[in-house]
Amino acid sequence: MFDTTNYLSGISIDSVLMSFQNNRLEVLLLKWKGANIWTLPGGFIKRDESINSAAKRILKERTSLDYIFLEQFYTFGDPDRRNKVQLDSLLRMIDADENIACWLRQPFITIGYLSLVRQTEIEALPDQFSENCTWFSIDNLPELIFDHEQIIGKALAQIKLKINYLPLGLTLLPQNFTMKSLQQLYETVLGKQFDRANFQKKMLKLNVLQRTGTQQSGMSHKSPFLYKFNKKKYSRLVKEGIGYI
Amino acid sequence: MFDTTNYLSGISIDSVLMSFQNNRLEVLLLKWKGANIWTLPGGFIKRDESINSAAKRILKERTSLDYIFLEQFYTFGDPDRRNKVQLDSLLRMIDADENIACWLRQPFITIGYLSLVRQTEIEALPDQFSENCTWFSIDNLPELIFDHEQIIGKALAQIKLKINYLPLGLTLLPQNFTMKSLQQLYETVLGKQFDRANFQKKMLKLNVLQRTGTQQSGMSHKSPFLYKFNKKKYSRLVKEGIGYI
DNA sequence: CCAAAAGTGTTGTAAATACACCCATGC
DNA sequence: GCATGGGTGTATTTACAACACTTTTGG
Repeated sequence: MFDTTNYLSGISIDSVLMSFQNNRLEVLLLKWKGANIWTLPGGFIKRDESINSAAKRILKERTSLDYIFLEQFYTFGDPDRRNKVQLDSLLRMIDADENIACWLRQPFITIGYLSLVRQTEIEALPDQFSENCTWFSIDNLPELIFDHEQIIGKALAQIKLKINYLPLGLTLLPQNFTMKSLQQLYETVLGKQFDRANFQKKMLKLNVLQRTGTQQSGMSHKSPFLYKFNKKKYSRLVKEGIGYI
Repeated sequence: MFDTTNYLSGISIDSVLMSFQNNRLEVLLLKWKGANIWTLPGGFIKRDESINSAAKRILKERTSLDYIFLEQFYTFGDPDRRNKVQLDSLLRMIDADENIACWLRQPFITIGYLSLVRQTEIEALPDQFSENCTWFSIDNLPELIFDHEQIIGKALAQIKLKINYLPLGLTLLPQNFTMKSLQQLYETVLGKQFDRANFQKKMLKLNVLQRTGTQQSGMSHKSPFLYKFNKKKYSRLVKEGIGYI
């Protein structure tokens, strides 16, 4: 059972797990027990852990992943970010113990974390408050609790802002990928098109990609090369800023 | 007197007030009463206000400034970010009421805010815990409490990261300034030199500067032009990213 | 006249862009 | 053969960096 005294009160963590599937950015959402409303995976901070390790722990509980890209991006602290009527009805749904309910009714600020992941590597599990979890395209989100839609929006803005300092390719694409899919990733994130030939030349010039073979597509055209990242070179590049897109 | 029940517990705000003086970046620090140790201006969040307005209010209490550049940049939540021995000795210095002392001894996370200001427009005031305040060059800081040096470091990193999205010139330089001082600002922040002629050409091409006359320098050389920003054009540019430095 | 620093111009190189061409594949 | 999409080459334009030249000012 959840013992509130082990945790910092008034502070939560919400994580935006972002993936790239079917040429779309998708986020993982949990369906609240008994209600047709969704939430970001989140949790609370133990008294003796840092917020960063709390975020890591929470994510591991949901995804079993140990080493993933995870980064704090913003703290949300509007006093009415959690609609009281909605909160009450949600607490009723889960039949919350009065002690816990009272604890949850305090004002809460939440620290937003961004995680970049591959769906294929994750078997996501619901938590104590939710009954299942699914990936949603970010431009087709269901009804979300509280300010969680705003949190996703801010996460997306952060990705665009830090795009030259994020290992998008390494975290979001499969190990082996085509140049086209890399291009589509950047086109989707930035919402603009690139010239195919020039994109390829830029990427190869960065000197972080290596060919691993060709994709047997069965399509009526030349089969494209597959690439993978040279991880060392790529992380060094990302640290200094790709500065190329 | 400070009534702890009005405030969220376990959460504070610390602001890095950054200015540009004598070709150096300087931050405002407050000297703790009776101790030779300094802190960032900070405060706590009232139960009914957002963290952003709390940051604004706290800054106004210190500087009397109403409209200034203020932006959240990171939340610090290491459980041992506040050294207990140091905290106790600091509480003794200010003769803290036992109620307040107890409240302050809880684990605290702090939300870091960055503010870009002109020293000339500010008459900074110490708060209830401090006896005076001064500007310090960021590469010559005094002893700081807790993790405040780390907070300043992160603020600086944030400035470098977002440099194309921050109105550095408008917030840090006097209304009328020379091209040289604008260049020195960017050189100081980024820690690298630019070619004088090329810098001037780039800046003028951005189409956000207008000449307002010349500086009567009394120096034995040509007197430089003075410039000011076209604020509308400049804010539009900053929003999209200057992308030019 | 000279030194110092500001303003402007020139030139060579590098990068970004647009687009053309060829290649492999399945029908 | 042809449509489709992948890979590569080229020409043009644009940007960048280095540096030279000119101007103003005080001594």
